[in-house]
Amino acid sequence: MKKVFLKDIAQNLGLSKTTVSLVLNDKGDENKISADTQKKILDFAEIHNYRPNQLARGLSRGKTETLGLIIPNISDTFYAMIAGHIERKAKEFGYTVVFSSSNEKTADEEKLIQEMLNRQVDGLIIASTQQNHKDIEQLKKINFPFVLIDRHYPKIETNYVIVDNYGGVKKATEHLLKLGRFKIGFVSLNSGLEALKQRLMGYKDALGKNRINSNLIKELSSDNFKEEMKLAIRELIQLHTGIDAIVFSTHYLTALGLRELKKNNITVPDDIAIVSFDELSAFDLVEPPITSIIQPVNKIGDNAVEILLHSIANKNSVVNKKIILETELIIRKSCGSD
Amino acid sequence: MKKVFLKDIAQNLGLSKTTVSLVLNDKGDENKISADTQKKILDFAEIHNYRPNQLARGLSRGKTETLGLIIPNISDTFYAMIAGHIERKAKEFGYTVVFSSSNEKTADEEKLIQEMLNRQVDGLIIASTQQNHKDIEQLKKINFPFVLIDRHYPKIETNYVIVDNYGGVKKATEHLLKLGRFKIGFVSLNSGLEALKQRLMGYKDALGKNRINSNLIKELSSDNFKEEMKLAIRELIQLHTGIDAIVFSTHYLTALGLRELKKNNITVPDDIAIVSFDELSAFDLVEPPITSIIQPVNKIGDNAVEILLHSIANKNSVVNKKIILETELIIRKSCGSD
DNA sequence: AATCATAACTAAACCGATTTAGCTAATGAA
DNA sequence: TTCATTAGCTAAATCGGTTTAGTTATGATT
Repeated sequence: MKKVFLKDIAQNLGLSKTTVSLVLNDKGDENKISADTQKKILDFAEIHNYRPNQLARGLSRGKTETLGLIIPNISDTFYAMIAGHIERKAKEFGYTVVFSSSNEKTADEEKLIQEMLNRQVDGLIIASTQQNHKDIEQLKKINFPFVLIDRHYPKIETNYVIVDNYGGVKKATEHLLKLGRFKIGFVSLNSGLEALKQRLMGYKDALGKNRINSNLIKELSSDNFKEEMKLAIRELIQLHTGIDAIVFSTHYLTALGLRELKKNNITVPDDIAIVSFDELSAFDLVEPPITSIIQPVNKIGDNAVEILLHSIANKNSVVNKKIILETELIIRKSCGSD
Repeated sequence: MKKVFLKDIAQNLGLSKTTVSLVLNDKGDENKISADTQKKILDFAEIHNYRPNQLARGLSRGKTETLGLIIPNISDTFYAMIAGHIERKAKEFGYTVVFSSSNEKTADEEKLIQEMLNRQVDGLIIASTQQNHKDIEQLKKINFPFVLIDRHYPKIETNYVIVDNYGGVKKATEHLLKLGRFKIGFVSLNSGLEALKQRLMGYKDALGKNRINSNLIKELSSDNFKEEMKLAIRELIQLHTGIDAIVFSTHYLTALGLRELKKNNITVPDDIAIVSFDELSAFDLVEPPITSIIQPVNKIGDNAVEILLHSIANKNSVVNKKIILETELIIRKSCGSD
């Protein structure tokens, strides 16, 4: 049972490749191929398990029905969830997803984008390192369909789907204030990501100028945050800071920070209340269950795919869609609200 | 700045496509292309940002440097981690990964395998639904390189990388026995997956014939386990069962089960100790921190890629590699050991 | 002067599909 | 009877590379 090609079908049935191709692509009727011939072709293909070579197909049609997805890290729950939704949505429209992780490295991201282009993906969904203006501009210049997710370039006009980082943290911080926590710390990364800047701003704006205390703001370095967290927590809980709450800017910092707090015998929420931006799937089981600002991963994925497919279909008319989704504050015991 | 093709380079430099292709594929020296010409070509390609079309390349070379990965669900932490490791390892060897989720549906898996073949991936890594003998046999018949991970077909000779499910659970159950817990329950799914059967066997063998009590074994249906968990936990904690420990056969069941136990005011581990096969990333923060049997995701990924690349390279000599990796028991408070 | 090697390069086939442009025979209308 | 139309099909170009099997010019060898 050797592999059967279009040519084989044509030869065996005494027809041309053209006819066979047309029929198999469901263009038989519009090309007036007789019902009889069509049936013969379809039957033969079925019986011999004909499977078109998608490379050849893609090459001649100039389309691959493939979307490229570039994310920082597929092992991160957040991106894994997004990838899952993107894949599901893409599949609905007959598209396959190729993914690659940039590991937050701009150089890797550059390479990946080029590779994806080489592979002739029809469009790209990118959660960028945000240090890659060059490629983003290039994609724009060659009018290549793409959507940024999670992170966007404020100074470049593109399609994007992000969440309201500012509003999310503001809401959460205000929640803490309402509960009488006024000395609120903020632990984040100094990666320079726009999203983190927004989260910091949300925190600051919620506090208001008078309450901001830069000693309570810790921005850890991305490469060494595990080590630095230990120090940061120790500094924050020094007696003289009087800290009574901490906002963590992302899920894994929360997990890390909570571990440190526990090691230092701090009781959450009695001594210090905590809020997490984004969550891990067991945050409701953690002691105490953690109040989290959660992101609508499904909407991010769905919107990204829809926008991308739309701009693939309408390559000529470039209209950039900008979507900012709301976050949701899930209130649990870590703020001591009950 | 329009796209530049091989032909363009050739024309602009007054050379043939052959020469250009050879040089760009680093075969200039062995084909005695002069250093001068080589430099010209490389420079031109560099300046004009030449990017070979991988479809064309793949079509004519019969290779795509792409691996297909089929898993039940990319959103599941466990598979996301594996995917991450597979991707990283594949990248080391210059391969890209295309993934697709089967959602545990055999029909979907069948379709995905065919699609991957159509796309001319060089090899497949599959975490199968285990109901797909047909395609696995077909892959063998056409001598297509593939590796099964996480789930294998005991009755079919293939490459595979799995973990010692039996041993993992046995070890964990014995740990509970050593701590004086004799009435141990087992909560799993009735999906028919070999791995789950093995886990059940590990549990039974650790207990020994005398202690097995089928009332303490709950196998929930895959479609409705969330609802059934409520009932299962309620049945297990009926006073007359005297249950003092539960082994959960997979991470999300543990999370679910623990929630139910808490709702029923059961104290873990005082009333009931628990052990989880596989974990979620915050299991050490959960109250109580959960003793877990963890799987070496990195080794699974690394081994799978290595074996696959090996069998791609040696298509002729088929030697099936079977790897069974050890699990590790991470002891935390949920067994009451401290 | 004839022969041979080698350096440096190329023409053309090929991978497996899609698609444009056009052909032939049969039918129907005038 | 003739011409136009249409049904039904096909030849060949094309997509953008790789690769096989040469070719040509030059210098060395006898």
